Amino acid sequence: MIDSSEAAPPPRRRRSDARRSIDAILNAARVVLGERPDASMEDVAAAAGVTRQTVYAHFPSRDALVVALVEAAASEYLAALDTAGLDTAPPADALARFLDAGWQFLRRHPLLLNPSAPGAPRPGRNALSDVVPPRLERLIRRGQDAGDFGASLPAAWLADAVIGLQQIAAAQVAAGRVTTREAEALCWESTLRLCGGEAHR
Amino acid sequence: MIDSSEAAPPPRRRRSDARRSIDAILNAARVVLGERPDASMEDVAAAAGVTRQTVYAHFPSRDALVVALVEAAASEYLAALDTAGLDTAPPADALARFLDAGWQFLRRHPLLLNPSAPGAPRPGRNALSDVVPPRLERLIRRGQDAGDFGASLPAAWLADAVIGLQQIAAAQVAAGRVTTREAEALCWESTLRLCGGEAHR
DNA sequence: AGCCAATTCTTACAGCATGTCAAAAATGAA
DNA sequence: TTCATTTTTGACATGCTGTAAGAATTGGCT
Repeated sequence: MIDSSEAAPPPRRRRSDARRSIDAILNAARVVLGERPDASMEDVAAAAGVTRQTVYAHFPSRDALVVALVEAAASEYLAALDTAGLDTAPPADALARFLDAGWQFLRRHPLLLNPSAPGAPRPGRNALSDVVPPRLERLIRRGQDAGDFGASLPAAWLADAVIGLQQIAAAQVAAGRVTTREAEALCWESTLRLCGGEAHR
Repeated sequence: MIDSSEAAPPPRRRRSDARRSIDAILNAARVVLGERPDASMEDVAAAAGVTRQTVYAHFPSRDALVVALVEAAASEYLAALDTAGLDTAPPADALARFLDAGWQFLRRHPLLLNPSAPGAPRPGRNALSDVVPPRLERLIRRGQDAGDFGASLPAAWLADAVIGLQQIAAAQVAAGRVTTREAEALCWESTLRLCGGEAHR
């Protein structure tokens, strides 16, 4: 029985200019859609130094482009998380490293904070929500088992809550209500409270 | 010097059928855009039993319609909060009532959980974010002054965090990961932890 | 260098949603 | 009944998405 649902097509060998175009398009989409989520395909193509049809040659639809963008972002995110050693550091440290990776990620991918207009990832399923929360969940569960975090709340919920809290904090920065530094501090303190780590002192 | 920026135009007397149309349109927009935020003006008009041009007769643009929708929602929200007696009940009770009002509001206005596609309120400024958080902030500040809540985090941040947390919990329900009942419990417990209310026992 | 296939560009087209306009038809209020 | 308001009908311009075909360019390979 073959996997008929989402079989990964054999990644055919592309020519160098094609790879260059794809890179330029994804990068332009990251920047342009990050600033203006309702930008047109023409805008993205222009920013990539390419024609609109070239974009369609690699991404069959606008949605497909955004999906690819989110998948690329998820890959970067995962790579950063892999480097952070979340499974070996003490839970509280690992939590701090997770948040650090998140801040860097959000600075590079403001698109995910701009859920307006066409060009935003569907909230339901995307590469990010499939792959990032489980990492944090595992980390939190480890902390709960070790007694560093409280265990009265399910780790899965805490993971989503912490990630959401960081996005809220980032939105506060984007709205100019607090500085980046303040947002990081508020987010960290709040996360500790949520997870029940070292209540005071 | 007259207020030239956002002077409220004198609400002229409309005919009964006009008021009926406006109501039908806003209601249809609430339902249709709540289910499918990318629905067309035609769809909204049809659901309201009205022609597309009639919609434009009352709302000059799609954005204007959404803004009016959010403003109407904010009015309802505020009315519910006014009825809840947030300023007189004990802080913890008042906090619970605030969240209750939020759950009812989110059930009636799922649009605000669907920040995708055109038809979502701009994250920056809308009637909701202007008027709801201050209410919660005042309530939290009162709880901090009374010693019911911890005071190490600013009330303004806690207010936004609590509201955001409830939206995250609602999104979990919409995603089918938890039931409504579970989400409410998780949100309440997390909110208490965030605000530092009765840590345990 | 020269060939070939892949890639890009140009031009063109169809479809759909938004927004605007004008005139006819219907309707509420007096 | 009369009259202004409102709704409807039909039409139009615009912008973005997505598709298509042929010409021009370019990278890889011998």
